[in-house]
Amino acid sequence: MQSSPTHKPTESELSILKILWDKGQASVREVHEALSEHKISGYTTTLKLMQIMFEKGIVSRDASSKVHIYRPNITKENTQQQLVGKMITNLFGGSSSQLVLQALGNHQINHAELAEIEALIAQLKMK
Amino acid sequence: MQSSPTHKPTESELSILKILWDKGQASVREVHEALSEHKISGYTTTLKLMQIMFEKGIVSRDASSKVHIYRPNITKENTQQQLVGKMITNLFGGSSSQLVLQALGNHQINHAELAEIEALIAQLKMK
DNA sequence: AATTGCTTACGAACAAAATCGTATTTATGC
DNA sequence: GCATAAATACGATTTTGTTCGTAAGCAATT
Repeated sequence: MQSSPTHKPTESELSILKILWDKGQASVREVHEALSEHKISGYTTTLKLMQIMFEKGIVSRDASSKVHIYRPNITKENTQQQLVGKMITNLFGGSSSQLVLQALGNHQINHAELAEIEALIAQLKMK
Repeated sequence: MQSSPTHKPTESELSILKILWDKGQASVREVHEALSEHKISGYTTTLKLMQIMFEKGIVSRDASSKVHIYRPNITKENTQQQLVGKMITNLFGGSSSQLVLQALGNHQINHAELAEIEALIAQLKMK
């Protein structure tokens, strides 16, 4: 287990990370464009946020050409794990099964997905 | 389905709500005491936070005696559902099964809990 | 080389949340 | 009724996050 030097990303940072995870890497312009589908704010706002994320070490960037290219420094999987863990601790009294039951009970899941989950459970039971 | 007039609680508000959910109701003093086990901050900070929560309508209070007694206005279940839903949307691309798989894979779950989850899945499959 | 159009840099304003200090209220025991 | 102890009320400050305006750099086109 590794210590996580990752500050918890803010909401805005998370939405930027999502785009970077999706694209692998991107310029501020690309991120801003993608962001604009859901949210309205100026270009320099996105720029500033990404600069701050760079200072925090959340992303790195290639500044060798005029248009800087940003890449995420933390993986989606790690972040998911971190945030899910926090939610389990904070909201479900440390019981991950409670979270699972809540997610299963209140949200749409199709049969194929249920089967996938069952398969994982079967595997876990063998240990 | 009910509309949720609930502002998303902040971190601090959530930690206070946890205590209120646990105790059912409590004075500022009791909440502060419980809070102090994990966090260090002054009594008036807790007081102020709870007053703000009251203004927001997150909690109600009985002010008939000197010591005001606070109660949560939103249920733990509703809040869990709301926050889990948000996490699914924001972090798992809307796929609740992805969240479930992540939770199952990375966190400790014993056999009894697994069985409970399996039972729910079986039930869901019948629909 | 000047104009244009994009880019980054950066300070500043704004907003929301958290923290605390001090004043005021209130119940209780003397 | 007064002092005391503990509670609330509330303004002020600090911190963190978000937003934007403006300046400055740079490359391509004229």
